[in-house]
Amino acid sequence: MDSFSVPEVVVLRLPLYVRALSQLRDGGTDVVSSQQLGSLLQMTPAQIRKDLSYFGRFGKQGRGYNVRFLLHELREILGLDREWRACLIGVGRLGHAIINYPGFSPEGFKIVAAFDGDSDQVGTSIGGFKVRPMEDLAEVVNEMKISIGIVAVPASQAQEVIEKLIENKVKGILNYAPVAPQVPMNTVIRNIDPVLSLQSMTFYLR
Amino acid sequence: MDSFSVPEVVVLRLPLYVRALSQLRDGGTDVVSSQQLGSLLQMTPAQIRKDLSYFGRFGKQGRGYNVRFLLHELREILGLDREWRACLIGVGRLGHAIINYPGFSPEGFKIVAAFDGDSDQVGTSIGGFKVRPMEDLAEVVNEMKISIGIVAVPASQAQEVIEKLIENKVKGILNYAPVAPQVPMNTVIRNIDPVLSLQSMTFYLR
DNA sequence: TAATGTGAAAACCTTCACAGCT
DNA sequence: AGCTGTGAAGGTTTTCACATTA
Repeated sequence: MDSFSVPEVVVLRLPLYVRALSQLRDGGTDVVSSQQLGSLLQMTPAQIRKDLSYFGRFGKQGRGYNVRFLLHELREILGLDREWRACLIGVGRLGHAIINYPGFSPEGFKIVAAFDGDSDQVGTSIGGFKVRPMEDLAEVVNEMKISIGIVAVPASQAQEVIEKLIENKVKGILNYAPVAPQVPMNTVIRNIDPVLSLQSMTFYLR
Repeated sequence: MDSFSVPEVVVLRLPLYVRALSQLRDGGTDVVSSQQLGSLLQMTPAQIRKDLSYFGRFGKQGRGYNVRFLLHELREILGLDREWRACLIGVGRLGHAIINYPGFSPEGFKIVAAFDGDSDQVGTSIGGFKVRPMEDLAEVVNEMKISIGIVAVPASQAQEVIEKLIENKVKGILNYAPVAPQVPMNTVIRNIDPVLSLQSMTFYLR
């Protein structure tokens, strides 16, 4: 059951299951049915069972899923059973918010370096480390084994920065700039763009 | 051609077209083909033409689409031809970043009020207006004709806050809290959750 | 009994391919 | 000649429904 046979939509949903299961575990629930998980996540039990079936058989008939076991399996499937190191590019207002966001680290995503193309920013301290010039990217990415780049530069510079990351073998990009970046197929990009979200929302509010 | 017959995936893509067309217009391009637009957005020309066909016939055969005209039509379809007023709930670090984010306003989304459940925050000033207590929500939403709520409270309080917004007839919610909120069907919710994005990314980076 | 896992069916979405218009 | 708009085909995703198992 390799990565390629699993629909991407399914992969996008796995983190939802991980989060719901974490909550259930923290709430002391030992066993959960696809029915219960479904009502928690507002989706059908059939979809949850089908999604999980791409990866194996994790439940017990007549009973449901052991919360801790399923959580562990899903975390492993997603590669969340290790630490992922990321660098931040762009330390403006948005960059500051990202580096101070307390949600990444407990989930195993550590921002370990920050860069900025603006020489005024370089050398200043942010979130515990010094902002470095873009010229240091190759060296730092390599030495610190950084596999994810978080892009928080203005739209006009985003494509260029993303290309630089890719040149340096960064395969995962979390892009906050309001652009549609061009990336090679072996790169995984996720865009965070609240304006796009609002703009599709208003269609239904009209 | 009413809202219900249009696939949701199509609606989610319209803002991408709007953004690309805005850029083309700003760059002085008058006419664009589905081919060109597709290569800009990394999608097939057929998909773009099909998407647009749900709403009308905007192009000229043999020629392409008039950039300004199509842009205008799409903005109208999405309801972007007017101003949308939003309130922010939660003025912690994340809330501050949101209120200071310069990307909303030029697109017609105005944050016109801020609330917080924490009495220490209430009365402080942020982004030009005073933070109000949650008790004022009903009154303010009504008086200021707020139709969108932006939720930036901790996960533990998100569901409660969202319910309060819905009680007050706020039909659109942009949720930054890492939860899967339960909302009635006539409410439109969009979740911004960078951790989920990263967690599905790592599946492909393993 | 109660819930999983899964083929098959149904629904949905994308791409093809070409008639038709400019 | 060139590109749109669109039925039809093809592909993907979701849901159904039930055999199976604890």
